[in-house]
Amino acid sequence: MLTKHEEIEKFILKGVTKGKYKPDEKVPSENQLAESFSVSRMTARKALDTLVTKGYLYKVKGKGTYVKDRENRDIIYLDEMIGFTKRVRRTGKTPRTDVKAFELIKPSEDIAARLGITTKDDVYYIERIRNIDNEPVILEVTYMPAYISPDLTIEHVQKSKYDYLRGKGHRIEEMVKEYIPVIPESKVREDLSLDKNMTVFKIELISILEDKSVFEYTKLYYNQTKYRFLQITKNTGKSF
Amino acid sequence: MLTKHEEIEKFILKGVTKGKYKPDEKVPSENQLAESFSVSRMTARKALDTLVTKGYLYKVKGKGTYVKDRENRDIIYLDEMIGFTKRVRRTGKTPRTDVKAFELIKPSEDIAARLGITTKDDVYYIERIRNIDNEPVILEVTYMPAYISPDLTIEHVQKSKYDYLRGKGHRIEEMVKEYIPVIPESKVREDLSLDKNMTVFKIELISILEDKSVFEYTKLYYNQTKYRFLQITKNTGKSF
DNA sequence: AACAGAATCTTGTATAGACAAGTTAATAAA
DNA sequence: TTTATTAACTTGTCTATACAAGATTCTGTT
Repeated sequence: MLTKHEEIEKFILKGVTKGKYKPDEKVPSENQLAESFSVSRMTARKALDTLVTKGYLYKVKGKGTYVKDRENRDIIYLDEMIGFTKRVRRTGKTPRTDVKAFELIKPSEDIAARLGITTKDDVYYIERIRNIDNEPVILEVTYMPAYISPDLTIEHVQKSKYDYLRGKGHRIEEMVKEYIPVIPESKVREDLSLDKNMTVFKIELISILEDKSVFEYTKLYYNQTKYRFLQITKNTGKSF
Repeated sequence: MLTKHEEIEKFILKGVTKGKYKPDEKVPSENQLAESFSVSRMTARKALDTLVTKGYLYKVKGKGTYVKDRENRDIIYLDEMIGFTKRVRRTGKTPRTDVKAFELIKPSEDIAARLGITTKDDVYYIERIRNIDNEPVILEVTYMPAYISPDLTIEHVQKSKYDYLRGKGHRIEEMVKEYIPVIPESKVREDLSLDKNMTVFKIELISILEDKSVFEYTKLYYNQTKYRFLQITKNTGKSF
């Protein structure tokens, strides 16, 4: 037995998947749903809110509730080590990087531990927003020990961190990534202009150099309605 | 400027992260919060519901709201091809597999397309719940073309699909996986005894044999409060 | 025709209450 | 003492209302 808001949720979801409501088109307003289902506005609202959380709808205050465009998502291959710019260009779209922060700070205990340094060492704090066709899709928050990159400038960061690293004669030996679905805090939400309670795909990574020192600790927030994350594993004979 | 329910959310979250409320302990009830913050119960409730969605709390009807134990999560390495049973045993815990469904069905168009067969071909439909120490942690839904595995029995499925496959002289050549954070439908939620609106980590995979035929299409739902998903990438010299 | 203001939509937040249903603890009856 | 009942507490669903604030449309004035 479904509750009333589940009933409405099912109705709207059906309309979205069956194509009755098309991407970036409006679904019925909260008041319209309340009337046609003979429920209070709050009950209709709960149904829509759930579908926003699930990533099917988005709301615009004063305007209405719209269907999220889940088609045309770009694909990210987890094993492919390719930079953002190159990957976007490959799809024929236009990439842009906005550097939102570039500062020298003292790290917190947590950050220092991850970087293998002390809280008295200097750390670059870098925030970048990656855009595709002027739309923000990835927020990147990076901590880099300053002793490895003493002459790092904002110009380097506007381009590629890894190009800079190569220029210094360094080489990343290993990357450890963790994949975490999270509901982001308001800062992330604003930077990626996401709806409240929308799940994002967070990747936390640590890059390690040849001498086992940590080059960076980076948190990446992907707008998951813009991306699909694939992994192709070939059988090397070890298992299965 | 935070709203009232955000204020309460912040208060509780602080209590959880600072250790004021410990794993599997109760946080204040909705009515208690409503009174101490001078808000209505619904506002206090909204704060708790958000923290349930974010994976910090869980609710038990009639009892209360509790702190979710996020420590002691097992680690899954994305590149490691190891079976569930072996992986659990390695941690000293006890694995168990419950076969919830084992049927011969005709596939839907979508499933048939993924398996590279027609809707008239027979398909095994298999549902398994993987338990660690009697706690359900993974739900697995598998579709397998019957022509590849004509003599498959429930006994095979209670053990390992891949052992069976090896016994038939077959070999999985390639696996294509997609990683998707989703808020699960009620069936998944019940099987994994998850809270409403809790995000789960879904993995959709297709296993391909040497002759390019599709051996299986499987959907895996991981209780993400029980797992961490890591990937370690060594630099092979191709990129970075 | 152009502009300003009002009316009317929309979503966002919050209230105060009601009843259902599951759990626990206190109470009364055997 | 044991058992059965009741009361009190919890979360779950839902109502009807109010006001705020953003977006749009209509309307009357200039």
